[in-house]
Amino acid sequence: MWKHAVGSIRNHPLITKLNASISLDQGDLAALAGLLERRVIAKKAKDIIVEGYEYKVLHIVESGFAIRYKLLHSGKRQIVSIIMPGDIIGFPACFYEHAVFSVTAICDMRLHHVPLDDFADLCLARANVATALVWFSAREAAIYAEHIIDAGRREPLERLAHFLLEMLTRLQAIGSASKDSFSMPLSQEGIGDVIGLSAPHVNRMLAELKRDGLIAMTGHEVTILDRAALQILGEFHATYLTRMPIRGPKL
Amino acid sequence: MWKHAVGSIRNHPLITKLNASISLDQGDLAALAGLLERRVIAKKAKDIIVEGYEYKVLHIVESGFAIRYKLLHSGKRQIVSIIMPGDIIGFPACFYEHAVFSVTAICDMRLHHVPLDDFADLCLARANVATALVWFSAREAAIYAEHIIDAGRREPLERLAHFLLEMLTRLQAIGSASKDSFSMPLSQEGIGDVIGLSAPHVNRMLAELKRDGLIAMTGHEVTILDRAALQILGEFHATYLTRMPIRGPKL
DNA sequence: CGGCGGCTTGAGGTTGGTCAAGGCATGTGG
DNA sequence: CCACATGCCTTGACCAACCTCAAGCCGCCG
Repeated sequence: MWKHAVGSIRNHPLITKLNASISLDQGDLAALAGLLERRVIAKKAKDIIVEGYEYKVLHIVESGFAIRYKLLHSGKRQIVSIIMPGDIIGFPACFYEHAVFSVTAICDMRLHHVPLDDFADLCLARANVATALVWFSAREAAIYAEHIIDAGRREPLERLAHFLLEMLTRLQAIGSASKDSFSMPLSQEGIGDVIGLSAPHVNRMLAELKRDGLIAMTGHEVTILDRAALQILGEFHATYLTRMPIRGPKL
Repeated sequence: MWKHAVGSIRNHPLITKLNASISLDQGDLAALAGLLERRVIAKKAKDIIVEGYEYKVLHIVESGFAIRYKLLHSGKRQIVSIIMPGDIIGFPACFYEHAVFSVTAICDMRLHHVPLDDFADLCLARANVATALVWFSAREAAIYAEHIIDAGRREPLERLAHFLLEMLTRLQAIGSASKDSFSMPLSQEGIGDVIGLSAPHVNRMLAELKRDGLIAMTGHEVTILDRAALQILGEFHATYLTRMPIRGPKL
């Protein structure tokens, strides 16, 4: 645990995200820097939040990935979102008496430990930040909504196409993917738990995309060979992943 | 279009919701009253938002229901959420250059017309309100996430059980349902588009719940006969629908 | 009274889950 | 440096679930 250089905060993925909606002033940045002082490490496979327990602390992701999921009595698992740098772990889990989802790191992560009360105080003191967070969570909701469509009404092949493009786009946005390829952080079983398919069927669908020349894979490295065709197949529009400014310059 | 009596604002479903997270002060209420001045009507089946168009105005629901959905090229429809009094139409649609979902009224509605810029200004001026909205949207996200689980991993019968309990609970929260029954605002086809089933299969699953004595239906009126059994079947925990205070009283 | 939207039921076919076995790479300990 | 274990990917066979299509029915509203 150590302090940030004050300047370095500007490069933090959370700040980048918030800044895309609204331009934060010096006071906002200073307040955020205060929040981000306590850094902690989470090793791969570490449970950060376990469903049913109470948490009063958020973890803001600086680097690494995690999954937010729920285990059902049947033994099935549904992954609800893939948490990336700049995302807030404990949102919404911490806002309830008992966490409604679990969160597990899927690789080594660097996190910031933020007591919920400090977070609430910051929101109440800094309307700019609170407003940026409203926009931030609207986008979060849009991503969730798109997943409902995936799971509910798209065909397996379409789901997979959509999922791959979403991963590519989100990873590119945080500078973790090249123009047409990225490293898939999930196993095929994990992919199945995101899009609601069995692992063997994920395998079959991946094979089909490869066979048709839409993608290529070597190990966990996914390359999009025919983005246009994938977009049509998965009805993917990057719109819902873009960030909107809260308002134009006031007159 | 006419002005609210200033006192009546306290009973507005949006204010009730926000107040559950944080206690709004006089200034907050006055500012919100300003937002809610322009009232408009939407008739049943009216499209309020059409995917792909640009909107710079929110509609806050005073009464009535609407659905937020997307039409796929295959002709299938996925309903992403059921919008109830106190909800904000255009959230997240308006936050993008082009709306990512459509919204249609499913009964006559009373709405408040709120330009997006006014909404943004209010957030920026009133940290209390902005913070309450952050909590509000966290809950929204949790509802979406629960729908992902429904569509992705629950069995059809379980989905239906979960859906019925969610409707009952949400309707009770706004005073539109009795202890164990409510009026279903959707047709069976509509239910199918929420939980990702075909209309005939919804019918069969409903029949099964009736046959097993878990529910009863007369017309659109649904009565929950065995809540405990339904909760186990659908793994339903009302937690995710409850509202949390932002923080305890500060010392 | 006639039409229409929504509910109900049935038959049949495909999809995708389950189960199971085998292969391959990676890592670990002897 | 090899033997073995482990985790993940791959493939196949089988079967149940759920979708599609279709027809008939009911109740409501014009």
